[in-house]
Amino acid sequence: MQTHIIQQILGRGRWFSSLPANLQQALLKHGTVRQFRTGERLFSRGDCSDGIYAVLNGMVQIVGAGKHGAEDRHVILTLIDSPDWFGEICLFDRQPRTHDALADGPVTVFHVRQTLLDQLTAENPLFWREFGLLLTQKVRLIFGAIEDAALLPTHLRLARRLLQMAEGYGIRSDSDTVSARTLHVSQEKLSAMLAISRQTVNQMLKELEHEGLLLLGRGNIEILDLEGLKQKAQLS
Amino acid sequence: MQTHIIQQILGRGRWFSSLPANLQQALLKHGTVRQFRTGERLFSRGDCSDGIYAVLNGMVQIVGAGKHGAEDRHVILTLIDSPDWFGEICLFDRQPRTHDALADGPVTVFHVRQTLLDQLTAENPLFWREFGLLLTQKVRLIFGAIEDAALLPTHLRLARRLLQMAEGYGIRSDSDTVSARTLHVSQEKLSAMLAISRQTVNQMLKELEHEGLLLLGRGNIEILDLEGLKQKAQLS
DNA sequence: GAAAGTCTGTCAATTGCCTGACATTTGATG
DNA sequence: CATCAAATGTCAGGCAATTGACAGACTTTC
Repeated sequence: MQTHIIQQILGRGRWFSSLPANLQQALLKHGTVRQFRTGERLFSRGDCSDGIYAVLNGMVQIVGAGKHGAEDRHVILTLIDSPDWFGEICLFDRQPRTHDALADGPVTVFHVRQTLLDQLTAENPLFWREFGLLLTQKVRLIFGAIEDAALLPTHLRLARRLLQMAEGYGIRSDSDTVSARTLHVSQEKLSAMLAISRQTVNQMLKELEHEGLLLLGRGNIEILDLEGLKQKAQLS
Repeated sequence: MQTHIIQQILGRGRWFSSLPANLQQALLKHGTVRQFRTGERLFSRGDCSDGIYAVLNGMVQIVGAGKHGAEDRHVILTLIDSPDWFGEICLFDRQPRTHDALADGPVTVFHVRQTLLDQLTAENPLFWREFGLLLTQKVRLIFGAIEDAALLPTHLRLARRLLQMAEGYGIRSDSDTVSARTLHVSQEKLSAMLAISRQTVNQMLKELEHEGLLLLGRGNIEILDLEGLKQKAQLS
């Protein structure tokens, strides 16, 4: 993949596009494009950090597996969509990965190795702040999700999540505010993301479909009435 | 309060104690001690950042209020205990505060103003990384809490939370691993922290008490059998 | 084109937790 | 000491969401 294409994709992200030019260039220059097939693992919980990633195409699941003896249950913390970055926690503290990252379908990512990042921050410590911004962006999202989970009824959480996904979790730069019309996500995955059962998700989606807000497909959800959905997600 | 006392308290924290000496000194020199009475507000959601805080004595609640029209419901995201720091998100991105911070009882905090922090990081950009470490420490805790909330039954979440509180959320330095024997927290607050009802909390605590693991008091919980509680929190 | 796998759509049965209500205990305050 | 406020302890009724089970629709593979 050519560099200017990569630059274009990454440039749609709020974080990357507001980086100083020299850091942008350095990342572009030293990162590598990598491909993964469906279900393949980019890294696992407990691995040491091998750098940070950005999604160029496809989606990556950040998964927290159950660690209490018997599992098979898991939470999908987020689906990372293009052009978002991930894997930056370990950059700071050099502790092991907190989660598994799996390819959700065929994925191409942009990978910047730890050693290069070390070099960069050593040369210009101000870059630490930039990576910190990546962290805070995510932390703010997470806090929002926690609150929602704690004090909203599930049907509202579902509506909100759909909206967030349509709008790319607010990670895109202002110049790129087009909402995705159809979300490529199965009901099963939605249930794992919201930590509720598939049946419940299905029931609530059906309800929204009957109200004419959505059109349900197989493995995808089309948003027919974005404004109506926003209304729904607000209160009541 | 004398500086060496403050230094001693803060030094019990993992983050502060592993800072480079010059940053430690700078923080100590330019921070101010402030007192708050029960229920007083250190800052509110939406405020602009006025710097970071450390708890010297007492506890501070970080509260996320309900924002969906009618509220009165709220989640206590954490109780910050001595010698932990908080309020560092806005340091990086200069966005408004994400949460309210309330004094949970009489509190004395150590406050370092934003302007000083700006100065410090301008003089030595490597400090950005140190503040980043404060962030990652918290992010890792949060991720753990999210997973727990998503895939553990409530009685396990309660047990784990008690343990975490006893062990200071892992934020204390290795040299200070003494677990608190009694936790000063009401059942009401516990319920707000776990986002479950007070009645349920009470019922589960009673159960743990009958098993001889806890001794319930008024506004406090004494841990009688730490190992037994750990066992409980593991699986089953 | 048959077979296997995946996802959706719907049941019924069960339960974990909440709401609301009220009594009791403890601590603080005038 | 008397009163009030705050926190704990308990109960019953109700509901939202889970579990489990199964059928139908669409896709992929051999």
